[in-house]
Formats: sequence, C-alpha cells, structure tokens
Amino acid sequence: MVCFEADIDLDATFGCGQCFRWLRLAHGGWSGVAHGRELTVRRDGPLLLLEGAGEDERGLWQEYFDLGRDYGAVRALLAGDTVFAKAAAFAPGMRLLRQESWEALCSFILSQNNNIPRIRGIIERLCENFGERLAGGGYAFPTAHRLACISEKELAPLRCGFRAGYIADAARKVDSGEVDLSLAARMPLDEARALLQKIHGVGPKVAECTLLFGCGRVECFPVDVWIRRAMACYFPQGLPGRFEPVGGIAQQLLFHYVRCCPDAAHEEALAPFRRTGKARSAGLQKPTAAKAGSAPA
DNA sequence: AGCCAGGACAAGT
DNA sequence: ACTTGTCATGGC
Repeated sequence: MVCFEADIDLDATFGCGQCFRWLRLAHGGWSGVAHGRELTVRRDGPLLLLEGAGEDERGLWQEYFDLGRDYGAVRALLAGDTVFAKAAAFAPGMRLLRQESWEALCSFILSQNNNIPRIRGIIERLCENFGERLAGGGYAFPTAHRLACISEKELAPLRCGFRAGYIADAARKVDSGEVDLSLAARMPLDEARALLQKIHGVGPKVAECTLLFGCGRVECFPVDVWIRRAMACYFPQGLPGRFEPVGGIAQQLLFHYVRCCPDAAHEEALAPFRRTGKARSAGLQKPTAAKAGSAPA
C-alpha cells in the first residue's frame, strides 16, 4: 500500500477519456493495470491510496499520477479565461496521467474513427490475447516486441478492423528501434511528431495524443472532432497563447467539459453530438417525412 | 435500422 | 494545398 496526500479526482481523471484500462468499482475506487502492475486506487479524505503497490514503487506512481505538477498554478492560469474557468470547475481534480508511451501509441491508433466503449473492448482483448498474465488475474499491456513477432492475421480476435495493420506496423517500427519512443519524449516537438508519423496509421492527432499522454509533453494539443467543435464555438481564433505551455491540460479539460457538461454557452452547437441524453434525438430529428402508403414497422 | 465514432490514407481536384 | 470516399466493426 502506497499513500500520497494528493488533490485528485479519480472519476474525472480515469473517466475523462485519456485512458482506457481503468475500471470503476462499486465502492468508488478504481482498478487497473499500469506498468505491468495491478492496482486498486481509492481516495480517503485528502489521501490517495494505492492498494497493491509496494513502497519501492513510490516514485513510479508519483510520476504516473503526475503528482509532481502544481495543478493549482495551472488552474489559476486557466481561471483567467471564462471558458477554461468553467471547464476547470467542472472537473476540479482532473489530472493528466503519464501513461506508458507504447500503450498510449497503441491506444490512440485504435481510437481513430472509433468510440470509447469499443476502444476499451479492443484494448482489453489485446491485453488478454498477447499481454503477460498477472497474479491477480489481469494482464499487462503487450510489449511491442511480442506484437512484432506475430502475424497481422493473428490480431483478428481483436476485431479492430482496418487498424490491425496500423498496430502491426507500429509494433515493427518500435521493436526495431526505427521509432524510439523514449527519444520522442526528449526530441524537439516537431521532430517527435514527424518521427511518430512514420508509422502507417499515425497522423497528426494520434501523434499528438501519444506525445501528450505517453511522453509527458504537456504542451501538446490534440485536435479531434470534439475539440474542433469546441474551438469553433469558443476559440475561433485558436488557443490563446498564454495557455500553450499547458495546452494538453487545457485540451483535456475542454474535451471533458464539452462532452459531459451541458452548458447553455455550447449546448446548441454541441448537444446534438452527445451520445447520452435525449438532446441527441431531439437535435437530429429528421423532418419525419411520412410517405403515404409506406408502412413504418 | 441506421448513424457515427478522441482519424488516416489515397486519390482525386 | 484542400476535398472526398473509404476503411472494419459495433455502440447507441
């Protein structure tokens, strides 16, 4: 058991869409696998409790949960803007997780033209089929080497569709050293982007997600359909320059906010795209052209 | 039932 | 440089 004093909201942190392998437990805790270790996490007052972690792993988890960063300062900066102030207030304890780079790369390759529940399922099958079995019944995320050693056809049980070839190419290039992810964490950003995009199936958005969530590059700002909509609605001129150094945090707060928080300021523009809620059917209602004679089931 | 999903690619203008 | 169709699968 490892214990930190930390201001972190687990529901927001694990549930905001940045990670795919954490599961919420009935009592409010979360369980998952990271760095090849099974972990159950829960809050107790001001404390963050990591069950299943050894004291010798303290530094590892401190980094994973980004506990060294002064989120108070980040939030103070963002509070100067009306929109980000609301987004930050919606998820007061959300933190970026510093995930493993290879896992982040695979996860966001699989995320393209896909929805979050199905992404989770594909990653679960990926780990069950090719990850190391752990003592508690879970599975580690498979290594690039393991995936480089199998044929693309063997990825069929994942049912990840056209993305199988992308995973295969990523595994090959990472395993061979052609794409060095530890290097991508240190290189100049534009070089790191170009390096990742050498992988077939990695474009600007997946590269940006890999750098942000997997390489600790907090200035990265992935633009997906939701962020595109949100930016068009709130920041048609682009992200204000003073937020760029923490663009990744701003991005994740905004992503979570516009997807999950109904707000009059963006409701009309964004509600039609939300999966949950009746706003969708109301917003996309077709002009009910009931043709005479046709018998609707 | 049918639309669309935390995009990228290839082939068109 | 920008636009468009296509990709495989399944949540909702």
